[in-house]
Amino acid sequence: MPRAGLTPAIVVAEAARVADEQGLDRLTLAAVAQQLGVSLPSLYKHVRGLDGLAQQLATRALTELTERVTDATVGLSGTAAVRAMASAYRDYARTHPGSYAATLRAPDPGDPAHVAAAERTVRVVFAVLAAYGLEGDRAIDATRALRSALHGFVTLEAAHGFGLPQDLNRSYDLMVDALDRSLRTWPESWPPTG
Amino acid sequence: MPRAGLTPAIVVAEAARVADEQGLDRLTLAAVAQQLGVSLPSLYKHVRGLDGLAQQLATRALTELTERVTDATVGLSGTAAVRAMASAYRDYARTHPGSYAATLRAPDPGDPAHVAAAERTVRVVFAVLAAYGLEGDRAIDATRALRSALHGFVTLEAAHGFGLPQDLNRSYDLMVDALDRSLRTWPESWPPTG
DNA sequence: GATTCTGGTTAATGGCATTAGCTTTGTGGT
DNA sequence: ACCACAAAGCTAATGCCATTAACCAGAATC
Repeated sequence: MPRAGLTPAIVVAEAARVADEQGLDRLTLAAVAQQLGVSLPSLYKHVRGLDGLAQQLATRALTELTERVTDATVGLSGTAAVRAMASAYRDYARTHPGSYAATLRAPDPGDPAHVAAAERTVRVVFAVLAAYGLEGDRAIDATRALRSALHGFVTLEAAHGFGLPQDLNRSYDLMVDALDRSLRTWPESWPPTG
Repeated sequence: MPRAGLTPAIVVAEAARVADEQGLDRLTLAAVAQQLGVSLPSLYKHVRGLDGLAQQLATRALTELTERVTDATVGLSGTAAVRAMASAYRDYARTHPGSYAATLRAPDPGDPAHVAAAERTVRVVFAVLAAYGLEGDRAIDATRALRSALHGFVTLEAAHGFGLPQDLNRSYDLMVDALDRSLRTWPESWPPTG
């Protein structure tokens, strides 16, 4: 019996392929094992069951997404940075729908790599927001709004949740434009004092 | 053997309970059957398998959500209407997380009730946007932005996706405020003509 | 070269979904 | 009232998937 030479990374990479091609809900140990030409229980030598696999996929995907966003925004600031970030974000979600969906999983405090990736993500967004003069709690609020909008759009797009046939690119551009305007007019304090 | 007196509506209602209490991913025919005190295959007399059940749950949930939003915004316009809508939306998602998640499923064109619910939803949002002078394609773009932001926020909240401990209510209020500002300054045409 | 660890195997168990086929209960027509 | 039939339940059978246990071969280490 020849060895297959698997590693956790290889298994997770294959899981990403399966999830991206068939959807995260169709990610199954059986499918991954078959793709790797190995029996299903063999995967347990590298991964803690289906749940552990999903967890590691989340880490991998978040790392990848953050990388793309970071690369896209480097050297930019303000409107250009927000546009580039939004574009990279949506692009990743569209090209890696399963991985992106895996990202949603709350970071496992026991997985340092996942926590690190999450922190890196926050750092990038904060860097972009700094150009708008947003810091501290204001930056946190703004980050949440920004992330909500981007995440909501790409999720709905992936789920074919936008019924009408109008151009989605245009809608996305307009939303990003609206976010930019919002950030420029972000309140100094809340609730408004006057 | 006494009859259980089930109907599709009863089965779907029980499915909503299960999904809301345990999460949509844990919605299972076995759980529903057990709750109803009936054998699993009996459900097939009322529902087209797990997939059909999820489909009907989607319809039910979307109808319910639209109802809440409609009731909340009736008689209001502009900022007040947007705030009320956002509040009702988030409230539904928080109190019925499983049902809300089911809502994501793309409307089945073969299910008139689902299509009707989706249309009603659009109508409500359009009515709110009309107060901002948004109509036609501009209303479609704005609806998508609005929906993306609300959906993204409540989804991330439900998934515990916001890592930091800062007040989520405040962040939501600020986001809704930002949406309101965006709608007031929505461009007349796109791309901007300089 | 013997030992030991590791990455693979097959076998067994259990949950869930689905289909088929049977039985009982209501109900409607006569 | 009675008979027939449709509808609503049931059990049994099948199959997929996840998980665990027990086993075996190959690689590395001493």
